[in-house]
Amino acid sequence: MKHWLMKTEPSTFSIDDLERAPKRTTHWDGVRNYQARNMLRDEIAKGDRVFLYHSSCDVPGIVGIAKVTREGYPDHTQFDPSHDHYDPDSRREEPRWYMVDVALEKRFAREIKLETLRAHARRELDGLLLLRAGNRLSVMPVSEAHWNFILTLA
DNA sequence: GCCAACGTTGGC
DNA sequence: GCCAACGTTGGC
Repeated sequence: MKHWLMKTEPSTFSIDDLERAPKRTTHWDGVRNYQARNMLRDEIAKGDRVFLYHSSCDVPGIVGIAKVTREGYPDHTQFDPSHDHYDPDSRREEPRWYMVDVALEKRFAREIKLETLRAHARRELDGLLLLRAGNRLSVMPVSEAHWNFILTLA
């Protein structure tokens, strides 16, 4: 089983929204980056666990854990001209963008702030992609060692 | 294939 | 609102 981290802007879709969703499940649509797409399409497996991360907000950080309930399949919003994430160059026969389904598994009593993660950047969390300068990936792998250490911070 | 211009992300 | 980082686009 692999571990991942996915970012979301809480003003668009937050862990509260996921908690309120039917079966606490959602499709993780809107990823429009090829590197992240490849992970969604090819690498993320059913049963994998995912840290949910709130970005572009007052207190960025990891807010909970979700479980992958469906593996990569085409993101339908790419074909919808009325949607923000519409991609006029993507064809149905050869979809460009993919998504997975995730279900909320655990909500942390307190979020693990980015600030807290950074405090361990040169030690236990050395190499964590989230902490790399200029990191813009919205989906990224988390090593088992990093995952386990982050759990101790929760 | 190079690279400048441009757009987006995301912390601060 | 600023700005650094960096992916994408498009002219050549």
